[in-house]
This record gives sequence, structure tokens and C-alpha cells, in this order.
Amino acid sequence: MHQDLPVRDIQPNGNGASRDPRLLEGVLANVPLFRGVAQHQVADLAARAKAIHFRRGATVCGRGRCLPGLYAIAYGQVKLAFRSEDEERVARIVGPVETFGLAAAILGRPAPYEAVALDDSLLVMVPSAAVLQMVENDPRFARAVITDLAERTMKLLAEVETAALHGGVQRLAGYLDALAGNGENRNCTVRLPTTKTVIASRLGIKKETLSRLLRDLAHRGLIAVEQREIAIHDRPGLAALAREEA
Amino acid sequence: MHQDLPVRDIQPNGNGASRDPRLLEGVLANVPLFRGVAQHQVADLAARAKAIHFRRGATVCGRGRCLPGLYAIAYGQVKLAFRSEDEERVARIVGPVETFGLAAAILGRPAPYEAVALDDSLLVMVPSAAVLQMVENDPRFARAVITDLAERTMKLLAEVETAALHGGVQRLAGYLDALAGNGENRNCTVRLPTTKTVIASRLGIKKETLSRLLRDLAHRGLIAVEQREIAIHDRPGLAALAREEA
DNA sequence: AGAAAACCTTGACCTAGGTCAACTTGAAGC
DNA sequence: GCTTCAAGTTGACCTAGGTCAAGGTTTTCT
Repeated sequence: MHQDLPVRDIQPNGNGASRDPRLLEGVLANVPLFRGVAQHQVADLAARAKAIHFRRGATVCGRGRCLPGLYAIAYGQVKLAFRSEDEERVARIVGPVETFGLAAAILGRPAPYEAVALDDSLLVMVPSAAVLQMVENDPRFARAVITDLAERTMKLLAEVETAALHGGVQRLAGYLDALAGNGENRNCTVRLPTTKTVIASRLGIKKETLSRLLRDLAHRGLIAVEQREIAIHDRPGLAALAREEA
Repeated sequence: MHQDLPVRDIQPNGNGASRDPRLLEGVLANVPLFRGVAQHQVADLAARAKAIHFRRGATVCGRGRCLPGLYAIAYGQVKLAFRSEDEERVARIVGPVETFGLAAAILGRPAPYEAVALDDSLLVMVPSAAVLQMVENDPRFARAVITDLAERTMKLLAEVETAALHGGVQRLAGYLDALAGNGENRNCTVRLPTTKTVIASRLGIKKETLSRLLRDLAHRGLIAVEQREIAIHDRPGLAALAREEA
């Protein structure tokens, strides 16, 4: 796990940005993307990176704005969402040790989504130039980037598939099953990472519909809901439901 | 353009596979992914690759089967589609000079989609091992792979966005506009790359709905449809429609 | 603690797009 | 030229999920 890094204890300075190299290096070293990169290289990267603190609800990057680089999350949570006037669709909820903006940073393209902090969050931003340079100079890092992007591609394809082939209940069931992780305990309890409204948007449905679907699953005896805590009573049943047709 | 390569004239041998190094090298050299790779390296790759011919309707790779490597299209067309019993959703229509299977090949994962030839097609398959090795040995190629994957990621994100935020008409309008390319001729005529049924699935709607939507657009004076030929009468109007809300 | 602001739930109703079924058209083989 | 078959069209109807409106419940802020 990543909890071995006491980043929560480190206070970023008041106006939200920090450059404490210890903090930065520690955070980056724990990001899977940088596993397999020599320590001094990580230090280099850290020297050029910046830690920025965002209050819950603050916008990390508006839609269409150019991302200054790759973001890694030290603590907190960020949602990446598409929007259009009165419509919002959450593409991904990014948590500690994860990164976002890699593809956009590499191509130097504007962000296709907007990024908003769901909780008070500490992000480490590695400037595009630093990432690009490291891609050129360190084949191991280049390799890590390739793996990361390939994995993202597969995830997105899976996303498109479920969106196209499965209905709301199935997607919800699949999501809960995924939340429960790989442990195969028949019944366990999971906690939704954020508000139901955001989860709904992440699942491509409206909060009202999520509400009804959760009620249905509860009726069927598959789960029990108590606010953000969801007790899973029949994991295999849930998994089976997720695999069903439209 | 890619038409400078007379691959259509080269006959693959009867049982569908060929190893003529000239053919293979020529095809690969024209694939953007291999631009910037030294010629002898391409020759190396070609030596390990295989050309395979598929009749229209033949399956290149069943869903969930492991892809033996990266596929490049010399001529013809392949659809990548998700399926589930009686449901099919086309994720991408791949044409000459394009490739598919890069992400899966790199991760050694089974294909998330099935690949079926839409026309008689000649594909060149570069084994995963060869791709991986080249990633390790040639930083320029590694860089090209990174760019390609990043671009694919952005495309998929755009896909998810339009699927989520735009209705059928908008998606269709956007698709037609994209087909018309970057030329800004106010009226031009485009040809659908394949049957309307497949196009519909690519757009995430049913053929019946596509039929009705095309009729609507024609009514509105934006286009005129004659079989696969679509005359665009008001390009800006079409583009504007594509950008509208849900 | 108390007020204000999010968040969630529920019911009544609506709509984009899907489903089913009949019919037309066009291309492919004999 | 006639048959066959796949592709496309059209109409009547259906349904998953969205929209609107009205409460109810947590949080959050002062």
C-alpha cells in the first residue's frame, strides 16, 4: 500500500504551492509510473516538480485549458469530467498514487476534460518538458510510460464496451464488484469513494436512477445500503449480474 | 497519401499467408507508426512479420483470443467490435496504413474486441515479441509507440465524451463532418466506408435509427443521400449541429 | 446550536431510441 | 432475365432512463 508515506502530515504552504524536495520525491517514488526509475532520476524530476494544494471543489484545470504537465495525487481525490453547459459526465475518479494528464502532457494537447478536486487534495505536477526529457533519456521510463498508456487504452475500451453493451444495473453491479477488489469474500462491505451524484455520473446515469437502482439491488437481497457504506451480501450474484446482457 | 504503394497488385499466395519480404517491408514502411524508424530496422521487422489475406466477412481474431501481434492494414478494411450474444457495437473501422492491436500486443492481453474483415483485406502481422524487442532497442520507435498510444487515448476519450454528451443526430453530424476531412469546401460529397448497418453500430445506434436520422438531415437540407454517397449541402450547419447539446 | 447549503429519495410523467414486422431496393449468382 | 439474398426503409409500438417537482437528510458554516 501507499500509506507508508506520511504525506498527510506535511503541510503545504499557505497559498497552495510547495517545492519541498523531500515531499515531492517521496510522493513521486510511490507512483507506479515511476517504479523502476533510478532514485536519482526521480530526485531530478522532483526538483522540477511542484506540489499544489487544492481545496475541495477547486478546479485543477478547466476544460480545454492546456495541462502544464503530468499530475500525481499525493492525497485526496480528483474527478475528471466532460461537460457542456448543463450536462456533466465523469470520466474517471483519480485517487492517491494515481496520475492523470499523461497523454495530454505528452502530446501537448489541451485537456479533453476538466479536473476538479473532490476533497482537499495535494497534487504534484511534473512539467511536460521534464516528462518528455525523461522519456528521451531513460528507456526504462519510456517503457513504463508505454505500459501505462497501453493500460489506459484497455481501460477505456472496456469502458466503451460496458457503456454500449450493458444497462445501468449491470454497470452498477460491475462497479460495486470492482470496488470490492479481488478478495473473494462472499460478503464484505465497501465505501463509495465520493457522493452518489458523482458516482452516478461516473456510471453514466442520473442520481435519481442510481438511487432507484441501489434500491432494486437491495430489494433483490444482493446488497444493503447505508449512506456511503454498501454491504455486499451476495458477491457472486452481483458479479453474475454485471456480466448479463443489456 | 498511401496510394503510392501498389500493394493491391501483389497477390498473396492461395492459402492466405505470405512472407514476401518486399511486400512486407513496403507495407510497413508506409505505416505512420514506423515513420522515423531506420530502414534496416523496418526490414528486420518485415523479416519476422507475416502477410495474411482475409476474405470479406472472415474473422481476423475472435473476441478474447490473444492477438499474436500488431496488425497493419495493407489494403481492405477491418472492423473492431464488441459483442455479446445478439448485440454488436463497432468500436473502430480500421483502414489501409492504420494499425490495430498495439495496446493488447504490448501488454500480452487478449483482445478486448473481435476483428472482422469488412472487405477482402491484406493484413501484415508483426509478432508481439518483435514489437517489444524493437521498443527496447530503438528509442525512436519507443517514442513513436508512445505518441500512437497517447493519440489513441485521446481519441477514446473523445469517443466517450460524444457518446455521453451528444445524441444520435449530433454524433451522425460529427461523423459526416469528420468524413469530409479538413478541406473547408462548403459542399462536397463523401462516401460511407461500409454498409449503413455497420456505420450505425459504429455510431452506437441501430440501423433503423440511422435511416431515420439521415432522412431528417436530408429534410433539413443539410445533406442529400444516395446510397453510400452523401452530398453535403451545408457543411457549417452540419458542424454546428454536431457541437450542439444532448 | 441553529441556519444554510448540499445531497439524496420518491413519485408522476416524458422522450430518444430500440424492437418488431412488413415491404422495397439493389447487388450477386445462375 | 429471373431468383435470391443482404441491405435498407418505414410504420406502430415499447422501454430504460431522463426530467420535474416535492420532500427529507446530512453536512457545513457561523
